[in-house]
Amino acid sequence: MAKQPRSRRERPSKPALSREGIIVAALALFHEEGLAKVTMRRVAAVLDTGPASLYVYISDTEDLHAEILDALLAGIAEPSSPDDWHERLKGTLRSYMAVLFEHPELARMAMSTMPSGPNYLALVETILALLKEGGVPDGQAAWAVDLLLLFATAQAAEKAAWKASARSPSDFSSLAKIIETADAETLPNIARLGADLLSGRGDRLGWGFDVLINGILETRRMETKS
Amino acid sequence: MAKQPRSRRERPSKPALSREGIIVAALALFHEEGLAKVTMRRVAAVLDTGPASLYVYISDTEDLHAEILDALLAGIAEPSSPDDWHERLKGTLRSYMAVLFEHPELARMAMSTMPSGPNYLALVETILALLKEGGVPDGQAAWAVDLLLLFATAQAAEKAAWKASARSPSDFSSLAKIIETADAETLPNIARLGADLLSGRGDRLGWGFDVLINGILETRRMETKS
DNA sequence: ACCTGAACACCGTTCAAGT
DNA sequence: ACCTGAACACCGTTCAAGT
Repeated sequence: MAKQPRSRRERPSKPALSREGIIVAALALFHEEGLAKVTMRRVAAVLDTGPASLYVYISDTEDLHAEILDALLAGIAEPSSPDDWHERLKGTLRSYMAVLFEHPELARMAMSTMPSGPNYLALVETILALLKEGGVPDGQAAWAVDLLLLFATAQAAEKAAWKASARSPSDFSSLAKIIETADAETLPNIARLGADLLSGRGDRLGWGFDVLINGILETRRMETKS
Repeated sequence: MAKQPRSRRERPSKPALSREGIIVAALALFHEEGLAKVTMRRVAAVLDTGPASLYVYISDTEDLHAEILDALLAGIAEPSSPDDWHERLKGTLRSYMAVLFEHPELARMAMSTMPSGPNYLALVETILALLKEGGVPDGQAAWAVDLLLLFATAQAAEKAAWKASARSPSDFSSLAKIIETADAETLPNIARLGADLLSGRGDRLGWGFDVLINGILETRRMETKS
């Protein structure tokens, strides 16, 4: 059982560490096992070193995760298809959401880690350009990007929860039961609307985008008189 | 060093476990040390037992956290002050957000744990009543509650991030730097708007609510022609 | 049925020491 | 400067065994 002094290059010379290398390893891990497994320890193990070594290049676990999101955002391009800027904007948002939808855990993360990677910035730029095309004044546009991206991200994070969670079926049906059983005395409006509160009949997401866009077009920035 | 057989009632008879008792203990821990410390192990320790014992009453760590949010939501009442339903709705949403703002970690949690506690339900009921008062058709109202609460929660979760995180100052200023340094060639719109993208000058939150409310009032549910 | 000790399988981050 | 082993201080959840 004497410990074999492992030959100096069991793997063809361990490549030097670098931020990029770490991110590549993290990305691979992410695609194979999901965000939950992208931990400092696991990434370090893949790179055949200890977790402490990563801290030279990565400040945080969050830092690592944010880098993964930005990498996935590379696929988003401005749709040039319809002439209507309104529809093109919705298309852009939907394609951003598609990424988050495919990887629900990232939506949660994006909710709390103000992204600032190059691909995210490109997305912001695209949206600003579309708003400008739609004649939205600059002051409003600046706030509107935020609102639109917040909505898209939050919507994805919400769906993410009840898709990924094992408790979801019971959660959802128990919620449905609560709503259907809602006491008409104390919760008349919930009782009246019933299942409609939960249903996604119709294009609920599209309606949400329309609400936002219509609202943005018609709400002056400084008119707050309250 | 013989182990003293501890007298049978060192504490005046350990109270029997119960879901309520566990939640009370969790709530105390939450107020003293924050959500991060509300773990199965810590709560069990407070109750002078092992973590395994809690699983008879609590299904999950998430279950525990959701219960904490609902407890905090007890304080939200419908404001009866202004006659304008529009303003009353904004007031209700702001008071919901105030809770999340005070306890930022909970906003993140609410993002991914579809709440269904009695106090949350009461909040939904209040909002539905206000929308009805405002003449919003039922079909739209059902979706609108969701949209409004999603926005409020997401907004709180977002602020939560850069308030709670130690990295926030560097994060924020680095983002600001990126935006100010934005290449006018590749990111013309970001470069043009600059600091306006980040600034909260003016009532940004209020503007968001107005956008939503205006949009809700003007966007028919089935008009999606795309 | 309820409760528990102990174990399984992990975490993030820091630090002193090496190269 | 960069890299590392080892340690510190934790986690959630399950399971076999007890009462």
